Amino acid sequence: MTTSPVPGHRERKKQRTREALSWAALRLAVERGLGNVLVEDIAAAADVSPRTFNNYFSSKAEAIVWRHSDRVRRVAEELRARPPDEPLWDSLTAVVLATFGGEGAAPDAEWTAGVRLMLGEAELQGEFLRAGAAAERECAAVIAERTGTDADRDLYPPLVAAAVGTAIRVATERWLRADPPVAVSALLREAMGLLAAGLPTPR
Amino acid sequence: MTTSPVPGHRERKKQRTREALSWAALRLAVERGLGNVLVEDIAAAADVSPRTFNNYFSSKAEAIVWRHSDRVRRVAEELRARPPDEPLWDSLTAVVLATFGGEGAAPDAEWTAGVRLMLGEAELQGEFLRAGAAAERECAAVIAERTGTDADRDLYPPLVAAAVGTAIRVATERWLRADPPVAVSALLREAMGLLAAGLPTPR
DNA sequence: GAAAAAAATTGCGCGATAAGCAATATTGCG
DNA sequence: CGCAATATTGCTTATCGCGCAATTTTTTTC
Repeated sequence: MTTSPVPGHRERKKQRTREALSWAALRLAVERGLGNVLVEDIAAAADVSPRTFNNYFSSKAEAIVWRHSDRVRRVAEELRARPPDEPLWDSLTAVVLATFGGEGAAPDAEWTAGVRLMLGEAELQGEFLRAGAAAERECAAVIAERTGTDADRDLYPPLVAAAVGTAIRVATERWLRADPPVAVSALLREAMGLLAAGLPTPR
Repeated sequence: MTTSPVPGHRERKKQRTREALSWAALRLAVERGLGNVLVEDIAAAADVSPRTFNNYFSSKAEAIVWRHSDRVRRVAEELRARPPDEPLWDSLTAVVLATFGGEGAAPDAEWTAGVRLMLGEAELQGEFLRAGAAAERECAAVIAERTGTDADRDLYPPLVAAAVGTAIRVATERWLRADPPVAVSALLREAMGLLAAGLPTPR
């Protein structure tokens, strides 16, 4: 809790330029294609020097995926915020749906294209998956607390965290490919349900 | 079936240099640390020109992780080779144990250090995870065949494939951290069992 | 078995990147 | 207001990935 009470004016500014850089990186990559975007361009779009870009991100991929990283990073927090007496699987499903399950009326074409890009371009895939893996570690800790298990010694916490991450990923990929569009929330529910049921082989 | 009957002397040679490069890359990275290994060094160790390195691999990370990629790539094949009437989950467990479950008497310190490296260095993590994701796609196809589902339309095949990949990863990570060493096969069995049981919350 | 064809290796060079360092500008605090 | 902490920037360097064309090696064909 060393950085929570007041972000401070300075921190706010840093956060804003970070977001500007990440957003510019994603937008440009979607528009022109990843290969046609230079760090120079991203920096220019965010009104900072090229050198500054590398003060915030150590690679183009990291910048582009940052928004996603930021999103998944919060899953652990939201999980911690659920009522402690709620059954674990209910908490997990609720958090997953709240975080990734369809944003009401705005499917947000820009973001959709962004996710499609991250899953399509080889260089971004790795960074995308890393973001998930990092989030899993934090979730595992929360799950350990909730279930009275040990995140380091027991297999259960990291396995559940990883399985949930997997469900999100598979549902998202399927959603992007859905020819007659489907609600992502339905896919997420289905995936979570299958996991909780032990992935029984059909028929 | 255009490339199967006879690898051909040429293909064999290519495969050998590919392995030499990958092995050299991994060995050097383990010995000196990833940051202290130049493409030049790897090429020299494999007795080819630096330029040739990039004819085989498009990055250091790809070269280092290649052995792992190769290994997981075969999971789909081995799964296909199981008796078709065997229950799916039995097949999966058998294949996982056969491929990743302890190599008899040789824990192979070199390989262990390699995996530790891939999981530790940020640049390699992404490539490592990508390898798993690629393997999952192939496994999903086989699972679809086996269960009479559609790998594109149904959520089940990719979800099972991804979940198994997850089990392997979590078990492996846990195994590397095990202070009193544990048999990786035991961890794999436990992880697979938990998945098949629907990840029931303890107590 | 020698010449032609196909394919792989290599050298050269370019555009781009990520990071170290030191100077400068900005912001926060007393 | 002025000092101290921190962020931004320019410059420079080591490395990288790859396009291109020349050369060497392997395979095919006669």
